[in-house]
Amino acid sequence: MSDLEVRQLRYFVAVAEELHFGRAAARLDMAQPPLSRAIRALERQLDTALFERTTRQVALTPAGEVLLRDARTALEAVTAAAHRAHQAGRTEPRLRIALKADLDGGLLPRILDAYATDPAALPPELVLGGYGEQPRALRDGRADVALLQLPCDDRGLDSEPLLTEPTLVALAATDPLAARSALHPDDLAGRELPDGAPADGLRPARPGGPRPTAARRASNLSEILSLVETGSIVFFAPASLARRHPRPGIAYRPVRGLPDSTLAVAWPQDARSPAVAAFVRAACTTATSTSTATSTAAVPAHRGGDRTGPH
Amino acid sequence: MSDLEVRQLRYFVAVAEELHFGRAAARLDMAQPPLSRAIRALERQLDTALFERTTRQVALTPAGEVLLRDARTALEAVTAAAHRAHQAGRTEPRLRIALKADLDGGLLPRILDAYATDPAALPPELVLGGYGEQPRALRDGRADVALLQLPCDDRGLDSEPLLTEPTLVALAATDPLAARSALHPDDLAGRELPDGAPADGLRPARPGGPRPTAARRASNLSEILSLVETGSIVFFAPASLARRHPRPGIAYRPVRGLPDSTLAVAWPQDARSPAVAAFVRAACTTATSTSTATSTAAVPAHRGGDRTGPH
DNA sequence: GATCACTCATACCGCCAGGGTACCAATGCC
DNA sequence: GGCATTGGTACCCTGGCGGTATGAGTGATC
Repeated sequence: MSDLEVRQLRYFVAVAEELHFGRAAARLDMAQPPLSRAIRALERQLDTALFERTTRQVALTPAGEVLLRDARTALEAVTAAAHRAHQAGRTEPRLRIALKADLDGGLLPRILDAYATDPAALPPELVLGGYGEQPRALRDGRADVALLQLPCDDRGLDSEPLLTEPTLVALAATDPLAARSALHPDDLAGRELPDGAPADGLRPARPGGPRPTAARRASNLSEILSLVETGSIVFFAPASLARRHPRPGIAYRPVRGLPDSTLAVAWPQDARSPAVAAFVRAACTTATSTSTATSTAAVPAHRGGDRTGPH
Repeated sequence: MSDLEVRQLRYFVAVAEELHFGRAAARLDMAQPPLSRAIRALERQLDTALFERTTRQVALTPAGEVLLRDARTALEAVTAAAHRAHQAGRTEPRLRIALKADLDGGLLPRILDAYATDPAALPPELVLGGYGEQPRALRDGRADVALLQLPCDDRGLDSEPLLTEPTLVALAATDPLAARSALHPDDLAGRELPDGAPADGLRPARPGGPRPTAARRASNLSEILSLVETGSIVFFAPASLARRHPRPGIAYRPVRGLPDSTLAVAWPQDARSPAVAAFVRAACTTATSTSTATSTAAVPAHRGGDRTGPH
């Protein structure tokens, strides 16, 4: 069983995600027959069936499920090696900070100020990304450190919580529910959410199958808030965001029973850069010394809590 | 910057480890010129110098150091994908347990007994390996779970300590030091250790440069103990091993100031198999319910301590 | 300081891995 | 039962990659 090649993993992941050789081939920008051959060769090489296929249906075998998971992480590791090496070769090194715009709890400026005073600090560079992209950015080497919401897929990451605050829901001020002072998740059943993917398990089940409302496509916060204002969608947001983006047409209401939203600083477990350590220190001290940090101490460290930071 | 290929990473790691294109090529079983070309192409692709080379000297650049580390983990991730998929495709699945023979603290039989009673248990299969090979076996998918000594390179792993006991040194009974009831690490300065690599930072400095004594090659415990008996080497071992392998010609003595030896059960952070969880449970309950577990409670959990086991 | 040994780089060649095209076969739908 | 869909097979051909031969720079030796 000789070594796998990245190409084989990419091919496999494409087919496993599409469950359709033709579409996967299109996505890979190649013809279907060589893709089929490559997958067959992979199966022979691993001595394992990865797909159950008829001419009408493609499905993953259990071994295929395992490989899909591991292939994804392996591909992330490979691209991480490339990104980090490329980054390390730059003439003026930077600290790349991944975050989702407007979800930094308003802490970022103060964190950056504190960070800048550290002798180990490198000039910061922001890497903006959508919902849940921050962990991936850390894993595949596009970023060195991140501000993100817990919980998240933290395989390979260490994190330190900074700030816990209640989760509010943003409603149109005209919404009947806005008259109430607090809501229950069930009240929101069937409402549309922004397209990004706040796909927390908590998302109210959408009744009657997928019913995609038009024009949910909203990439940035002001677009989302505009859609909220019109009543097209509702939107879950931590309290700090509500505080920083008040709008007359929007009512923010607490939702009883929804878990609090926790902002954390996260970094690759094997990070060694002193700049990352400096940023983590700055983030932690900023968070604890800030008056808005209402209940940080109550939150248990989310792995890596027994460490002081990256080495 | 298109995707890297596994072949490129293997080539790079070989050169980075050998720091010599000719030897690296030999190790890769190929000629030197294509290797040089491949490295140059890699540097162009990453737009980064990876080596400083003259015709007489090859050295890693800082970017090269970064890539070496990340390339190793990426290669481990790729082979892990292959191993785990292959394993998942076997007709009779197994739980592969990595350990170093004789370093299980005598717990293994009882752990296996407890494990066997779990409904989620799969038939166990032992994966024996040398010093420090267990973490790698977990990372590259050769094993599902391991018994190993802490601390170790635990990137990507979770672990739970089982048993902490003092570290003893094994001496020839005729050794002058054997007359003393306790030793200090400095007393052992200059002594040879078994070849494997108990390369803890604690290793007494070998004075006067490398002075390899003949016949230190010893792969298993009885060979090592024989060498100890003759006075050729000394050997650090946890107390349980001493208890289980008494020999007239060997004296075990405590070493003041040497950190205790901790046995732990470890598993890949992203392990999901219920069999792994069952084994971890079995190991933990066996360790705490055992009379030889003198001071387990005193040891803080070594990451993952805030979890009950793999998902 | 000229020679030599060593080692990395360049030039050129040849093979085959892997992708493309054409076609076949099986399956489900009308 | 024909047709559309989709995966598999056969065959060709290109380009990436490895091999051999050779060049060029550098440090050591006498």
